Amino acid sequence: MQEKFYLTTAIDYVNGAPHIGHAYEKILADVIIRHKRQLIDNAFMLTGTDEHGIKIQKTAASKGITPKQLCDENFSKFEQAWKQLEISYDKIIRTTDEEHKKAVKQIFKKLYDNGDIYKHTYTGLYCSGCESFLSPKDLTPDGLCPHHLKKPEEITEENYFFKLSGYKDKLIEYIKSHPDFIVPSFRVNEILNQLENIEDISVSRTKSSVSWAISVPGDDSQSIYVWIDALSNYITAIGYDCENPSELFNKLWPADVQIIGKDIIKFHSIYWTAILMSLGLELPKTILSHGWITIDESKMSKSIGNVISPDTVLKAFNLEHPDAFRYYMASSAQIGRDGNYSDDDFKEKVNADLANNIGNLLNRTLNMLVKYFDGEIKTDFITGADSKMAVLANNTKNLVIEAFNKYEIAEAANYIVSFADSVNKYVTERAPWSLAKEGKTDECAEVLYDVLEAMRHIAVLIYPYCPNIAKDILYQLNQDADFKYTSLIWGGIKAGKLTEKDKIKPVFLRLDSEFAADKKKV
RNA sequence: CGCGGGAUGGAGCAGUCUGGUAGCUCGUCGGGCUCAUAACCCGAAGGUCAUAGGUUCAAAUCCUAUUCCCGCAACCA
Repeated sequence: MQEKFYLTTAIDYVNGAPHIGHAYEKILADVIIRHKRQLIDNAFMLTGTDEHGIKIQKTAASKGITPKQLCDENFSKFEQAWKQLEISYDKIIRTTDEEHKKAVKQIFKKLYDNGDIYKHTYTGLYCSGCESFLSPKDLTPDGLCPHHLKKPEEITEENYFFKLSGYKDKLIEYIKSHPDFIVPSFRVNEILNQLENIEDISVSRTKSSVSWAISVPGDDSQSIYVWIDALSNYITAIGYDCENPSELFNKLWPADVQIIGKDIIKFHSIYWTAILMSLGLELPKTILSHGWITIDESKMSKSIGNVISPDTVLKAFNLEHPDAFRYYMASSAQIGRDGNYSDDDFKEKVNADLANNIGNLLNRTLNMLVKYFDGEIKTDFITGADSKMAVLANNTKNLVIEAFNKYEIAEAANYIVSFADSVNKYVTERAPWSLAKEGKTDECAEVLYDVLEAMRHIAVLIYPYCPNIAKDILYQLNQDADFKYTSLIWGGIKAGKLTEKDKIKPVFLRLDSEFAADKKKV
């Protein structure tokens, strides 16, 4: 068994409020880390916010507040959203944290001392509207900036550059020899293509153009640009220090998986990887890139006005916990491909899987246990590990672990739901209500025990997606809230009083059901 | 000819590598059950597997051409 697991997410740019796309990534990350914690003790999840740069400087100025105030304001929105979604990160880093800034300077200096950062004067076409340099191929046929339709000026600026070109061959070699490095694999070719034409990247801006940034050590006229500032968070957050790294760093690095959006694969698989090589650090095992969430099949964008926040969804359906939303986000799209959000899909998916399939299964079984056995399990009800359900439960557990190892989060959820599906069929097949009527009490009891144990397994397996529902299932089964995989041994439910009529209630109500509607009125 | 992915019943997808009765989820319709959250179970309808050729005893699957969609190349999570 692995002894540690270190997961990172992209850090979010706090120029605005979190939306469903930010939430998607954090949910995927949280589902993975919760699963790992079921297996090992030392699983660590890092998330954070990216807080420097010209855009924040500008937005703050337009609001008449300081950049720091803007960051604080938006940071707390992200923090709040993650709390609402029950994202169980171990640490949230802000790039404005003092320790981070200090470590970034140190990293910059080390790269410089290694000879990988050099000063270079270059001349480019600068658009004052974009506040950035444009490449000639970006321009309109008339030579204008496509966004501002202004003629860019030719400007000469002196900046620091990182010698990315020097790592080209090593990067190609590494990517080719490590098939698990870039997931999904269909991105590998894209990256290799990009590497063919790789050039050195500028890693600083003049202080006069970007002041809201970390200064280049020993050169206050220059600000460290996003690459070294933001990407370094993955190591600074856990105490990286060039001379004397923390115990935590030594324990956790290299990262086991770094989860990012498909837009920033290049920066992680090329820029970040090269920086790590220069620092002489090990490389992350996997860079996992996910797709976008579209809304009703169209891209989320401010101009279309279809940007929705996770809070909107939770409120719209009057959800008391985030489980349904988490489940939908994590299970409806394959990682790497774009997913879609629509109210109808959401309702359909969670009703089918969480209410009809899993929730109802628990409900019908507990009711029978009360009706036929006064809610009590007797010793001779308990079935062995050779029972059909026990075997199926064990197979499902193995499939789920395998799927998670390949970061196939949606598939893992499917295995769990299919298991519940089989259990529902089993109930119909054995018809415990008929057995009870025919006086076949023992057989009836065994069937119910099989189903209840299956339910206990389902609770543990579904926990990473739906922690609240999982807890409720175990509660109604009168079991301790133990979600470790070590608890997945057949026979966990012992003899004794399990439940009574008043304790039984649906763990997840169908959305738009009469019940749910009643609840809304309260 | 820049590189790559895709086109499968109403919707979303698997199957294509290793040719051989076209499968899953949701929806629709019919039936069953009555323990349960209008739930659960069974069955049915619905597809010439983008188009046109080719290879083969046999093609969704292999080959060629064409059409359409998408990703990357470009600091959108």
